[in-house]
Parts: sequence; structure tokens; C-alpha cells
Amino acid sequence: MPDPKMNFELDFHSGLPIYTQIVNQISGRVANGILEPGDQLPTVRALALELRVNFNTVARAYRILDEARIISTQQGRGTFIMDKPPPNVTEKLRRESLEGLTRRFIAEALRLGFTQTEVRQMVSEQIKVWKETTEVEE
Amino acid sequence: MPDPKMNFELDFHSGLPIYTQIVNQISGRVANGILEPGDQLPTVRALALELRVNFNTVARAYRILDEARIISTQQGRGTFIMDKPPPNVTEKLRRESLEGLTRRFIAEALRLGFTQTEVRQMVSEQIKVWKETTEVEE
DNA sequence: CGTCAAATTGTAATAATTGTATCATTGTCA
DNA sequence: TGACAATGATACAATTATTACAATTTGACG
Repeated sequence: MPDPKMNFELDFHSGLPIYTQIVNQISGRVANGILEPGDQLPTVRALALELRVNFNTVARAYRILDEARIISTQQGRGTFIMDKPPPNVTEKLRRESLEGLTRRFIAEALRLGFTQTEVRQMVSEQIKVWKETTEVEE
Repeated sequence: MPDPKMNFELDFHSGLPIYTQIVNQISGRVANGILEPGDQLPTVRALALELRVNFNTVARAYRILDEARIISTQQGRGTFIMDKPPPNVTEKLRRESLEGLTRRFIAEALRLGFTQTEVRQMVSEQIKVWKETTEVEE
């Protein structure tokens, strides 16, 4: 039985690429709350079968959604809706959120026996790496 | 009760295979002395249950660690930490462990929409706070 | 103490499921 | 026609599922 949350309507004559239509429909369902964090999406092959398209096309859509951090694709496990990024919340809450995340990271690193210097250096290094691999940012 | 030495954090979104993450986290704890020679690791089935993965995946990680002489798996008995690897190896393992931990933190923070600058500043701030509350360090 | 059965632990093999990577084909449009 | 995007075909890697098995420990029982 096809997933009721997934009854897509593809328009093969719209000129819009199929993978784009899949991306739009999934992200739309996420935005509407029909798909919620943790929900598992159909496998690339199952959805491809349902939509009568090649599974590579579905995989391409999933990859785009994965890069957009909307879903999480996990080889051998499946694909799942990611947690929503924090809604537009007050600057105070935003800061507290980051503070908690950072405190847990620091505490864990120090608990594991790393020095403050090591942690600082690694953070700088990894931020630099991230910047290089993601082009423009901030 | 989960083993306090074993509170792993798997990142199913990192692209790194699960078994690799398990290998890195265990070898990192060994390199840092959190896990000491003779310590018993959770059984493959127990750790698999805790991490919500198949026990074959844990067994694969244990097998790799066993071949690297970091742990000793003994059928019917369990798995135990072997002697600490030589310093040049532990240094490598230590670094890789911290790198993984840091990458997960940075990825999560940036995913939540924080900028690199915000992350950098918060890390500096929290390290300073930690230093003040724990007196001597390093 | 000695013995045996059950439980526990790691090992192994195999198949199925899932996403990934790469290249080939098709089709559209300038 | 030629270039490029979209799609298809194929092979591959990671994980899961299932099952069976061997070594060891544990505990009951005499």
C-alpha cells in the first residue's frame, strides 16, 4: 500500500524536471507539517516504483533535500525528515541554544581528556575546513 | 544502565559509516586513557541496542579494533581493552577522535543556522568560563 | 567438589534492503 | 548539429535481518 503521506502528483508535461517536482512536494509537506522530524520517507526504489520513474531520479531529489538539510539519507537505513532548524526566535533564545550546544561540546571534549588548547585549535581548524568546502558563507 | 564510559554519539548524517564512528570513538577513549587495559566493553548486542543499530555493525567495529590490537575479543567471554598502543599511534587516535567530536559539533551548530563567527565566539567564551570555574588547567 | 544444562558471548554466513557512484542514453533547444 | 540537462542502467557499499554455531560462564544439583 502506498504511503498516504506520499501520494504525489507528478506532471510529466509541466516542463519542470521530475526531481524538482519531488523536491518541491516533499519540502512542501515538511513545511505544512504533514511530514514531521523523524518520519521515514519511502525508499528511493519504492517511491520510484510508485511514481513510475527511475530510482536515480528519486535519489537525485533526495540528495538535493539532503544537502538542504531537510532530510537525512542514510545508506543501508533509509531517509528521514530532519529536525527543523530553530524557528525565528528571539536573539536571547538563539544565543542560549548555541551556548548549551557549545557547553556540551566543551564538557565532552574536556571529559575525554583533551586540553583547552587542543579544543580551541581543532575548532579553528574545522571551521576553516568547513568554510573551504562550502564556498560562500555568512 | 548504560556504561558511562560508553555514551557514544553517532551521527547518521555525517556520511561516515557507523562502524567507522564506533571504531574512532573507542580508539579515542583508549588513547585518552578513559578506557584502560583490561576494561570490558559492552557486548556487541548490548552496544547495538544502545546505539539502535544491528549487532553485526558493532561486531564489524570490534573486529577492526581487534585486528588493530586495540581490543581483544574473546568468544564466550567478551571484549576487553588491550595494552595502550605506542605514543605515536595514540597521538593519531587522539587527534582523530577530537576531530570527529568537533566536526559533529560544528556541523550541528551550522545546521541550526548559526554563523561561523557566532560559533567561534561562543567556543572562546565557554572555554574561558570553564577555565575560570576549574582553576588550573593544562 | 564434579557435572551438566542453560545462558551469555563472539563468529560466521547469507540474503535482502537501502543509498551511492559512475557512466550511458535520451531529449530539448539554441 | 552540438551542448547540456534529465533520465536510465549498472555496479557497488553500508546496513539490516536471520540463523546457526562455538567457546565460555553461570548456576543448579547430586
